Formats: sequence, structure tokens, C-alpha cells
Amino acid sequence: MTACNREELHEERLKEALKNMPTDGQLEEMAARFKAISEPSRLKILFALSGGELCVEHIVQAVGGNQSAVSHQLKTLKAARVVKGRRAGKKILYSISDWHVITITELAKEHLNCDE
Amino acid sequence: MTACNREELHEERLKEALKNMPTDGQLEEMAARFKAISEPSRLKILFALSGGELCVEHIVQAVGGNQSAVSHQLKTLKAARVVKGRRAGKKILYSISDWHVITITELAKEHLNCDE
DNA sequence: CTTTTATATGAACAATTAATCATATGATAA
DNA sequence: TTATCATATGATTAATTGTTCATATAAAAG
Repeated sequence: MTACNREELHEERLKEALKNMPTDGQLEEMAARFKAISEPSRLKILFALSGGELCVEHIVQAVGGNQSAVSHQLKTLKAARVVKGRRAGKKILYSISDWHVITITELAKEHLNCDE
Repeated sequence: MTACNREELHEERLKEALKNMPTDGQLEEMAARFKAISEPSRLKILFALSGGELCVEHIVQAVGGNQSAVSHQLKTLKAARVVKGRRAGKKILYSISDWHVITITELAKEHLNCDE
């Protein structure tokens, strides 16, 4: 009898898993956050901002690409409440608003090096 | 003189940020992992599997939806090397292959509760 | 061998997303 | 006020993604 046939064990696990399962709303919120950081260019923006606030022009320099594209990406990150912007004269300075996300990206970066 | 005009400070930050910037390849790999877990249904599968391996049928029960959809989602997760499958008789048992990702989803879940 | 069970796959379509271009806004300087 | 600089926005189009349905495969049972 293989493990796969031990129905009892699986049913038990299934019940346990369902008990700790986040709600649909929580899953959607988590997914939305992950989606915001699931594009190389947006991740790059986050790493650029992890040292402190920067104006759009400098973000463009850091990530490459054109101003409009970066602005749209910033909008996406802002909508996910990962970054925030404040006006200072003609410029708008962006900074990280959710440091948990930085923790997560840093973790992910470290994990790249080890063989899972 | 506002902070935004302190060009020196920004240039310094920019230089620092670029120094610690992951390579394009690393950014793509990280983004791919995040993308794999950026859909509520796939996240749900991960939480279901966090208690141990389950066959597809049970995963379908845990997440709802039809068999084909779940199979496609498992394929996506497998391609991102987040889960793995092993055959056991007629069934295929899936389990987490990258526990770092679970660490990250657990973190994200906890962070939902606090006000960033 | 044929049937049944468990899972995977491919094609087709809809929905979402990203990139680009042109233009708009808002702040400052002249 | 007008011109300029910094950034945002909307429309368009291209690419990617998710879902469904029908079918294929692989193992086991009969």
C-alpha cells in the first residue's frame, strides 16, 4: 500500500489545510501585492528605492526605459500601496511605503543563491 | 532648499542603489517566482500543500474549480519550481519543492493584519 | 486486450497587462 | 502671462495569461 492510498492521512491533511486557509479576500489581497512585484522592471524600481526616496528622473536613470513607462509602473506600485509619492516643487519624490515588501524581496534575492 | 533639490544626496543614493542592484537575470528569476504566486488560486494551492503532499483530486477539493484548471495551475507552479510531483500508482502526489516560497507567503499573510 | 480511473495536454477564446505615443497637468521661472 | 520643466494620463495596440472543453496518456483492474 503506497502513501497515496492512505486516504485517511490525506483527508486529515486536507482538513487541516482548509482550516488554516486564508479567506478568499485575503488570498486576493496577497495575490495583488505579489503581482505588483512580479515584473522585473517594477522589482528594479523597488531595489532602487530601498536606499531612500528618489525623484522620477532618477528612477528612470536607475531602471532604464522611458519616462512614461516608469510613470505607469510607479502608478501600479502606488495602487498596490507598495510605494508612495510626495510632491516637492516641480518634482515628485517616491519612496517605499510598505517595507514588508522590501523584506520579502530581500529574502527572495538571498534565496536565489541557495539550491532551494 | 527642499530635499528634492539636494542633487548630491540623490546621486549618492542612486549610486548606492545601483551598486546593490540584482542583475537583470536575477530580477527576472525573482519576478518569475513572484508571478507564480500572484494568483489567488495558485496561492490557495500552496496553502493547501503546506501541510504535506496531496493528490490532484484532493487539491481540486481544497481549492474548488475543475480538474483541468487545477492541472494547468499545477503546471505553472511546477514550471516555477515551486511545487513538484511524484507518481504513486495511478495518482500523482504534489508537494512543495521550494519552502522559501512558503516562508514568503506566510510572511505576507501575517503582514495583512498590520497597518503596513 | 478492454475498461476505468487519475491526470495532463492542446486549442480556442476572453481577459488582463505592458509599452508606446501623444498630450495634459502642475509648478516654477522668466 | 508665457515658456519650460517634471511628471501623469489616456488611447491604442501587442503580448501574456487564465479558463474551458475536448481529448490524450498512463496505470491498474477486470
